[in-house]
Amino acid sequence: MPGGARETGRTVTSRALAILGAFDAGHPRLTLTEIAERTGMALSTVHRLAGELEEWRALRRGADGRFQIGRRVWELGQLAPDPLQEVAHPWLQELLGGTGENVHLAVRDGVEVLYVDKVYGKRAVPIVSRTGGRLPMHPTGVGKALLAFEPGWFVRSYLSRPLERPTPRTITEPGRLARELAQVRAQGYATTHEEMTLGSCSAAAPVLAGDRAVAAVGIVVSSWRVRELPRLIDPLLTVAAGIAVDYQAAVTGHRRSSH
Amino acid sequence: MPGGARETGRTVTSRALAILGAFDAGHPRLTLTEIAERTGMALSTVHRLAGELEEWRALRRGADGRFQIGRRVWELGQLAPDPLQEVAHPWLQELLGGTGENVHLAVRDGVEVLYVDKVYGKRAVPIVSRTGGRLPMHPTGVGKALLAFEPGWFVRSYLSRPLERPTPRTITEPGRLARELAQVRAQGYATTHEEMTLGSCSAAAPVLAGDRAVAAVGIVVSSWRVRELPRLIDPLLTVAAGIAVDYQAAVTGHRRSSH
DNA sequence: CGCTGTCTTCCACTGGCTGGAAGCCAAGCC
DNA sequence: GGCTTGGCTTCCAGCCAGTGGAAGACAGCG
Repeated sequence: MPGGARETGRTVTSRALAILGAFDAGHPRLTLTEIAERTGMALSTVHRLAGELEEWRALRRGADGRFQIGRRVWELGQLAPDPLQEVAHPWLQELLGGTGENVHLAVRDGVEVLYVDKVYGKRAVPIVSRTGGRLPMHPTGVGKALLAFEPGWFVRSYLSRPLERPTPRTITEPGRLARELAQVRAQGYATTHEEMTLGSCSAAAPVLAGDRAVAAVGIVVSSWRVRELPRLIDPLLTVAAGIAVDYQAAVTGHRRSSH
Repeated sequence: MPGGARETGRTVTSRALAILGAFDAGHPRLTLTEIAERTGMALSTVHRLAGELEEWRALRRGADGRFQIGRRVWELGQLAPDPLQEVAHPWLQELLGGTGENVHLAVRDGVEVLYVDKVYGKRAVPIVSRTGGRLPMHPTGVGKALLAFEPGWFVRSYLSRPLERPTPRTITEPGRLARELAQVRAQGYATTHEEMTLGSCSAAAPVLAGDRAVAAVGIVVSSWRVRELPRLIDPLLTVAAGIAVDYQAAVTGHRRSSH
């Protein structure tokens, strides 16, 4: 009975979006069959919809037949308005200029940090964060800086879950983490020591709007240069404060035009 | 006759994509009615589809009811693989470090340049290029650098159209432009003098892979500092060459993993 | 209060969507 | 060569999700 076994209750749009959603940082390239598996849709359905998405350049098909996200999606995504990233970028440059290390900007999204910008020079060590990438909050500098300025109920809820442990040095004990967050709040910045990646340390400062952190600036250095970290704190705090001021001005100042 | 006047021949997917496609650099925020007008679809149809897109966070609805591209699209777009941008970024930093001016990377897309990366410090003058933005080729430095290394038939076809003229200094005469492209090819870089924006000059160099330009690096300075431009040529060429080498290594070297 | 522009909800009709099945094609194996 | 496997493409009968006109809700304004 062709077509008779249609799974009801799913819209066409949701299916098309499900195909796009099948791609993530861990699966940036997928075969038709893989997409069908990941979405639970029939192969022929995926074939037709993916073909349409490809035609619109939302997907691109490589020589090996695998699909990947197309440039048009990237282009569209650049229209997602983010006044924060815009005002922060030159400040990140400033910070990079003095150090040559990785500098990045992140916001909280759910219980993870989402990296919205990253600048790096040729001398910088490779790090795991990636623009558009996500990481848990407790092992990252920006994550701790953000978490420290979240309301109590959020922090308690965060700490009540079992916490990932990417390295042996990751702090996962709720009590110890809570004490550290209090310290972050008191001193205005957070540090990490190989808690996300062995070989890398970091410092991060929140971008405050009132008593809430709207973002965090982080800087990463390799572990053997951990002694230089203290000297980076002052510039880091200056930059975070500068972004906060510019951001306030940007959101309260001019209205974004619609045309 | 409800539903009877359905416009045939359009798939649901194409309608959903049309809604996304209604947003562009000139129209980043749209009301429901505007989307309906721009796509030629019925208001109620747009209402339902846009609602679904919003639920998936492909769209975001502001307090004023206007829609805009959602963060999820931005995030997805970051998965669009671009080894070029990745290897080029630290080189752009290098160039910015020495100058403090706007530095950007562009590729050709159709008959336009598409800006794929841009770095700028706090001292840089505001310029029209925008990551994800497009501009015509003949009035921009990166555009001329790219056009000069296109095959003859492409250049002839480009020159045979009527060319936009954003400023009085834009070169639109086919003959003069062709001569300039020959010079660009000979000297290995292009310059502009207020051809896109009054008050800004630029220099740009192609990133060559064999005899084809896969991208171009550009640097923009304000007109009153045009005398400094010649001193930027050497660093610019160095960076363009460096990107070319790293890019070759990246595409021929390691295969991108699928998992 | 009526007018206007924008958005939301409703619903009868129907054509685009679905997914099983069969066919295609290249690679690997005997 | 023949057979098998895996991934992709095409086909099509049946039917339900999608459509869009219409009516209603809502806010702003003079």
